[in-house]
Amino acid sequence: MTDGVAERSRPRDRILETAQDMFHKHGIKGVGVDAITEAAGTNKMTLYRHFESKDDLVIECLRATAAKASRIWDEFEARHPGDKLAQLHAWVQKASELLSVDSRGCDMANAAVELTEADHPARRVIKELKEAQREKLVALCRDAGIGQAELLADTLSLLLEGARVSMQSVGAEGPSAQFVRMAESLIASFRAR
Amino acid sequence: MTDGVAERSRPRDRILETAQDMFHKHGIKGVGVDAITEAAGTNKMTLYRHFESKDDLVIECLRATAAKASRIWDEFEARHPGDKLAQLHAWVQKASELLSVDSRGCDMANAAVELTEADHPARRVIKELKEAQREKLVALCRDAGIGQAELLADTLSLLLEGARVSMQSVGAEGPSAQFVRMAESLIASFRAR
DNA sequence: CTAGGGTGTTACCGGTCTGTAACTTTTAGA
DNA sequence: TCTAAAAGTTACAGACCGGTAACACCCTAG
Repeated sequence: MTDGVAERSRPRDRILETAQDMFHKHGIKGVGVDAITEAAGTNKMTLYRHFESKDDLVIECLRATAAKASRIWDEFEARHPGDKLAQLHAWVQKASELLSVDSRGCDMANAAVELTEADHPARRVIKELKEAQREKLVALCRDAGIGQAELLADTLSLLLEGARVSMQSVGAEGPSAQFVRMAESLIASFRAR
Repeated sequence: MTDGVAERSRPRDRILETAQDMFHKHGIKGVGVDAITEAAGTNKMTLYRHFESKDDLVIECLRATAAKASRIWDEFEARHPGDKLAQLHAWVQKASELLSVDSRGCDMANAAVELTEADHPARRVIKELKEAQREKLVALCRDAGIGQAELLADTLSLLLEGARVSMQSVGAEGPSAQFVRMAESLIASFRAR
């Protein structure tokens, strides 16, 4: 029973990719290391040779997810070089695609919900990564010539965060279905000020 | 080691109240039935005489939480009888209080994040309760004389949902700090249309 | 006073979890 | 080809989990 993920790469990469996928689908506490290694076509000992602990694996998964997200921002720049406003619209578009394709929301937000201990090692990583994303969106809004860039960026952030969690409780036909309309009219109204 | 919750009520009530509190603070998968019954000053057998299973207890907790939230809506009506617009502002005010007092977000949304199995018995309850809350907010917006009541209600919903989950990943100084400003200017702009 | 329901106590079941030890097999590089 | 590192295998420890059985207790309604 070979698994679909990463047919023949190195065990560490397979584990990381499989863990990302399974944590995303079933939650962190909803999947054990045995299940991960089996799905990755390897075994528990190999996992613990590459990662100090399950928490360490979780952190590496979050970093990998953030790195993927970061690559999407590079796409925006590549597709609309210099045109920051077009990149902002691309961000909205990409966000809506995310909402229509996947219903399990943001891995970092979900992890923050699951890992309730205040001193959990993953929490500071989550905060760092989320703050970095915020900075990016603020910069994009500012460079797009919007006056209250921070406020627009934060509003868009909350809308998307809300949409991604709302999907998980009421589904895609709920409030999140209006995300694009909300975001675009927000941008328009901020530009008009 | 007596617990602070509900000194001497009936065991079922103590369990329900304690479970609500502990599920809220530590998550559903983060607390076991033994810990709940011990904190409630009773034992596991008594819990299972009143609740079919842990899942059943979770569902009852969610219903109880929703009932508490429902009582807040009665307060709005009592404090601003007939004045739906004032009640809408009161909703914003109450939401911001929630954000400043508690950093663990919405129990239903958190449960939806934690309970990933598509057929988990709690999921349909979560959906029902969330949809009922949505209906209430839509009705409030409509009765307050706002044209696109559904869109405003959904936007406010997503903003609050986003703020409550954002607090859990980046804290109260993040985007959620601007919630009131966002909500109020949204209401203003919808009223101006 | 007595009967019975609600409650408390203890022990247990089978399962799952993270993490490790000891050993064998495979793989890749010089 | 030889060697050394990486990976696989098996077994296990120790803890926790949800849930149940059997039995003792207490408190109140009749």
